[in-house]
Amino acid sequence: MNTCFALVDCNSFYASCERVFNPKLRNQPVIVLSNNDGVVVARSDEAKALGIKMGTPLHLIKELVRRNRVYVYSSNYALYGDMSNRVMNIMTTYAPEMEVYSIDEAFLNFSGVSNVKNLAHQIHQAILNGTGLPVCVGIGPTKVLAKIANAFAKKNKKISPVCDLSEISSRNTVLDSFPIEDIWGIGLKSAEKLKNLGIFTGKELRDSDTDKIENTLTVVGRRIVLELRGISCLALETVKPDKKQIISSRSFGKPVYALEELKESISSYVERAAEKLRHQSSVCGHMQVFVHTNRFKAVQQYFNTASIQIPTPTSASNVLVKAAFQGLEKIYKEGIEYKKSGVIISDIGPVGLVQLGLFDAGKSYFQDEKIMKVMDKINQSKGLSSIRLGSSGINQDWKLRSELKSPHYTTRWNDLPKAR
DNA sequence: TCTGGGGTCCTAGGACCC
DNA sequence: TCTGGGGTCCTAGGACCC
Repeated sequence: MNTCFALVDCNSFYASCERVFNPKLRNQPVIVLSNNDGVVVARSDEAKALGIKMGTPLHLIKELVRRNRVYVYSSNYALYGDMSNRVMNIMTTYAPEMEVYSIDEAFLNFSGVSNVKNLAHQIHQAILNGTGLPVCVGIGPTKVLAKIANAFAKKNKKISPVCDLSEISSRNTVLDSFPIEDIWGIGLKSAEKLKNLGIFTGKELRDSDTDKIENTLTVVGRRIVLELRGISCLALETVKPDKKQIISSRSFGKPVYALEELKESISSYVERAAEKLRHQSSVCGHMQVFVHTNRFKAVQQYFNTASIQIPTPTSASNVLVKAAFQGLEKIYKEGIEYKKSGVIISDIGPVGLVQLGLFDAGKSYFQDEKIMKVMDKINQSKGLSSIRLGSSGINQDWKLRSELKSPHYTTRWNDLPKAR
């Protein structure tokens, strides 16, 4: 049977989420900012039309924003995460196999479906009716082609939110005008290399010699060429594999100098990472702690990372915090203006395989485990970070800015929208 | 005042072993 | 006198994605 994938992707997801609960934003330019209210991470069509680019620092477009009355929001991940779940739930009712690819998009297995276009339109309508969010659907025999179809649908969504590239004839037209840098998996560097070879469009890449492309872009490039030809190399990943690495880091809302404040930040990041680790029933054997200065600021620069081996792999926050502090103390330098800190945990494995070290008091290991279970339970029912380690601090003055956040419409009773 | 955060995969090169 | 070569594992770094 021929493979067929559909890629369903929400349009301007974060901005659209804000719009669902705030009708005055309709047809208005809306942008959503990254953590710390730093750069633009989502834009409504109206904001795109004003020339606001992805990743632009807010302070560079202050005047443009004011002049055009652009609505500006801090990111509200509780809201977006919840809306994402709703969208995904609707999709599962239309396709037996789904890969949730990111917060706002999923691949569906359409192989064997008789009228793919019709089904795609149904999904589009169901999501719009069920959540108020607009989506576009791209269809193709491979994931790369489904991605391209989706991009094409987005560009022409006024005509139709669905683009079907199942037929080779339709592919020729679209690929001929499709720039290589917009192909999934081809980034800035790879595009540059391809252009040096005289390859500029999707069609030119598809018709290139695979060996030649592999020489320049490794096997990743070969796969893309094959996918463009309609030969499926990238399978649908229906079960989320366990994470192999968990990163938790943030920029500070104000300059930080003191070791004590860095410790608070690191402690709370470790808590967050450990929570994720426990959520997938894993333990970790390695951790990296890093700190660095603001590279855009004319201050003495300092970047450093400490690497810490965890003798008995664990997911206990208190144990990991202790280890992280040891690392932090090794790399901390006085008199530095720190901008960001973080932890990366790796060497992740299932909890059942832990070998207790010869000198481990097995007792404390199991005790920690019990305490963590209780903590997770409380945080789950009472809300994130209701209970946390004392080492994470109380005031957390270093915390990031988030001044323009919309209410938690769907996840907090007090923030429920009111109908008048 | 002011520039995000969290992931994956692939490769090259070093360490180590026999 | 002559000082190999192949395999594996690990890690850092690059590139990419949303």
